[in-house]
Amino acid sequence: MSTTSPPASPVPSRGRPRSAAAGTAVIESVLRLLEEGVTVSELSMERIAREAGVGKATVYRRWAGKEALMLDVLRSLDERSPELPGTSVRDDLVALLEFLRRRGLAKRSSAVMRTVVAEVQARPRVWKEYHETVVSARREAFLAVLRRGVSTGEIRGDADPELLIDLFVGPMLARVVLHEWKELPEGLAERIVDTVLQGARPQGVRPSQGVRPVP
Amino acid sequence: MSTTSPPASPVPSRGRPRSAAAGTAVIESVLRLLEEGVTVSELSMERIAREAGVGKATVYRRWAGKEALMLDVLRSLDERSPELPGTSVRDDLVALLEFLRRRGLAKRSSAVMRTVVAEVQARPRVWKEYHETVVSARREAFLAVLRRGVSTGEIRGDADPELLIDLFVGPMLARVVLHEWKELPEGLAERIVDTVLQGARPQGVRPSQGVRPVP
DNA sequence: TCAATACGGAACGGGGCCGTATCGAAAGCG
DNA sequence: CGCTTTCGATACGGCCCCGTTCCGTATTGA
Repeated sequence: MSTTSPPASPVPSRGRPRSAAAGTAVIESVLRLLEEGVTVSELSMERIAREAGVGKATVYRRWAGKEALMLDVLRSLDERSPELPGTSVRDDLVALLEFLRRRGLAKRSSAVMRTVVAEVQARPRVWKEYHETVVSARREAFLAVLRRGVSTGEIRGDADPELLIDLFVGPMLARVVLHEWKELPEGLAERIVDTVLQGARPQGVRPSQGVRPVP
Repeated sequence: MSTTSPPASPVPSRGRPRSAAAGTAVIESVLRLLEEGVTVSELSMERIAREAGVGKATVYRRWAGKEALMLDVLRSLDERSPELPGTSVRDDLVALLEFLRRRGLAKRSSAVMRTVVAEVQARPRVWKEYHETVVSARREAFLAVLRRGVSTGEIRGDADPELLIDLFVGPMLARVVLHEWKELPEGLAERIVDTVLQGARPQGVRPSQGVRPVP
């Protein structure tokens, strides 16, 4: 997560400069509250200011309203993709998923995801920001690895890359979203990657009924 | 979805009986509002009653508060698992996923899932109800099919069944949660099942590097 | 017929939040 | 040093919601 966030308002050069600490405290408070399970709708500007130890006017001086503030909160979550070992497609996939696992373990990011997800229908701009900040970059990283895998022969060329991404990401998502109390155990990344690569069917077996090739 | 919901309050046998229509209208309104993207926190009892065309007292006569009402709303979502063809494990899995796909397409259920997911941290009882009403039964159905598959040799015996379930369910979940605008296209169920069964690796190929067997 | 309970509607006092304004103090610049 | 702007704090009018209570009316069992 980047430590600073854009002031998002014009800053005159005259007079007392704005306190960076105040702005940070606000964003940090929002994240902490979300982490504690507070819904975005339950987050009032008053409460945010109160918890941040900041005057309400200070908040409104930087952000036009709650939506603008939330946008900056999401932008503050920007995190780079991990470095890939490059030894094999399998190892790169494991690295990507392991990164995701550690993020998913962080209550902060899973809480933010949960609350943002709920706002999808009502606040398209918030959702768009989250998608561009968090989701898209991750997908691109996976896609690049998969494309390389196809060209090196490590990945089937006739499989839908989008579907494969969802196959890799889906299990951790399912556990965070549907079984939040469960942890994402160490070694889960490897198990997902190896299972997807290898398939659920016994090796070398061609079952007689009901099986069609992937188109 | 079951059409009726428990009154959740003692009903005296004397006097005018409670109108079933009123109670239904309330639950129906909550579902419709959730469908429109309203967060649970944004749902006020007043608004619910107003939209249901019902006196506020009528709502409070049946439910002690919003949480109790939400619990009954979730209970109203109870839906049976589909009948399984039984021709093969593959076809049974496709049937389960196809059922899920149709549900996911229904804005109602995905909207409810989204909003409920956001309440996880703050309202454990609501989450528990949703999990028992929706999630657990689905998991059991998958588990039964997978166990049968292991015994018939259609599914690897050394794979973690819980992980396999998440592999089957995860992709649709990912699309509904992370890419809500995308539809769940026809044929997705088959593609997921076949890809998971077959694996992402080219058939018959034993890559030289980085691949370890699933433990 | 009558007592009991339901209905939709309206009102109650209490509380929180919104977005703005104003305060005295603080912190920069020239 | 003044001038400007921000700081945290407090207060404002207006709005919505909570949970309860009271209407006048409707619908049941005794």
